[in-house]
Amino acid sequence: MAKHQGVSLSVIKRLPRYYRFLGDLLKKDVTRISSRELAQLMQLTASQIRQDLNCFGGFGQQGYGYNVADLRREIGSILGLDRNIPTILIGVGNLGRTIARHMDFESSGFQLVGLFDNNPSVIGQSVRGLTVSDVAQLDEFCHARQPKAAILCIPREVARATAERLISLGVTSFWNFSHYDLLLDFEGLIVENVHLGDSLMTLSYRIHAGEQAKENSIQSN
Amino acid sequence: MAKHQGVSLSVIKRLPRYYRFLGDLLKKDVTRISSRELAQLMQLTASQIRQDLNCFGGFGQQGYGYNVADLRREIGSILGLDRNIPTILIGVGNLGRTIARHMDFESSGFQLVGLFDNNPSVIGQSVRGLTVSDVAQLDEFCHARQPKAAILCIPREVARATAERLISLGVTSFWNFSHYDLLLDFEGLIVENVHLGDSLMTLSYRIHAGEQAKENSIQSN
DNA sequence: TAGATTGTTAATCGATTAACAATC
DNA sequence: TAGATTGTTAATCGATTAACAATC
Repeated sequence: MAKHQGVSLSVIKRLPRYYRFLGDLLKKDVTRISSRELAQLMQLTASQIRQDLNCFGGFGQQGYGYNVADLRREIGSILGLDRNIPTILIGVGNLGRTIARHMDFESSGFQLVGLFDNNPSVIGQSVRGLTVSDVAQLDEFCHARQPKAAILCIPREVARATAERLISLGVTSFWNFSHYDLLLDFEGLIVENVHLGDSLMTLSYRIHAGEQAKENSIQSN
Repeated sequence: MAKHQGVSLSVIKRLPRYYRFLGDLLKKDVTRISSRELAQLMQLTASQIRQDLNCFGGFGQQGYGYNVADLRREIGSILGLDRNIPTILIGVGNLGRTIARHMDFESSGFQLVGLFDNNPSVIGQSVRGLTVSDVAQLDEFCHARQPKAAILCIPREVARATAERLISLGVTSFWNFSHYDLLLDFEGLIVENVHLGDSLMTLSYRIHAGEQAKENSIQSN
């Protein structure tokens, strides 16, 4: 415990993937696995897996490998999935509604406690058992319920102002879908930007590059 | 041109972000920008920006900087945004419908040409001007329209089999939302996995780690 | 010309991989 | 004990940063 301090972001970004693969193994009733086997499965090196896991502690056993269930539980605990961070979602349009319905917040360490929008035709609707409130009620709600995290599914134009308002209401973490890079300098502020558009453009590049490589290889014959 | 061969993935992943920031500058009628100014804006180093851009060619001018409009156009062209890769989407549930409606395919190098589902209550619906077809018609459709890319918004259990079927029908690129890591070894296959759940878990970790760091710093006082 | 800023090379830093002693 | 596989250190690789000559 407490070994995980200053672990590099690249390692952290791999943890959920380990967690998923271990979950799959568990479903297949695999009880133990070696770093070599897991590496083959995940297309990583065994060294990297052992290195990654040892950032947090010695979860394996020499000569045996790793116990799948134990390792998964440990990683889940490191990720903090066993908590219920009170979380609100702002912007219940297409995307916001889908995120609210689709994500498994409970098993990811979050609890969705409020939905907000400024569109009168959306306010009052029920999504995932929550009634959409007017953003005008945000101050009141935050004082009462103290949400720590907010999911932003709002237009880019209002992202910054909304984030600043939420920060002033005690929200410290953002899951940001707003096509705008929240680069705010607040002590302790945590932002995960999700840029689906960037991902799509990267795919475009790679298709493009792949075709060029093919052309080049044909030319070089 | 054709300078971009074997450019590292980390550089490529930054290109869409450059593209977005340059778009913002353009809207503000900024015509020129130096690497130093852009670095400050994007929270990068000027060195990195110059290094990144020089993977593809000398877009700047000594003593002047970069022309915003020109640079943006160049990056768009490198990303291949000026194309129309025929693309289909499989799985028009909550997520699939939102992706179909929400993404700006046209300005990302793609053209959405077909939607497919196996749910009778969804088949026949119209989304983004396209009628949802039965997945049973996939073979026929692919032979006729030759889609090159597919967006997978299907349950993880059927992801692999569906991908293999699509590959056999000539689809070579996947934008995969299915919570399953497509790790297939086909020559020229390109996959972008989007794991929203991983992103959420990473946020959970960072909140957790941030709190621990705070506790530690209090202890150390 | 002088000032500014790029393109590019060299230095540094960090992350991945390899190797192996420790140990189950 | 012998075999297997970890935890951990050392070597390698790649990416970022710094520096500066080239040049607008």
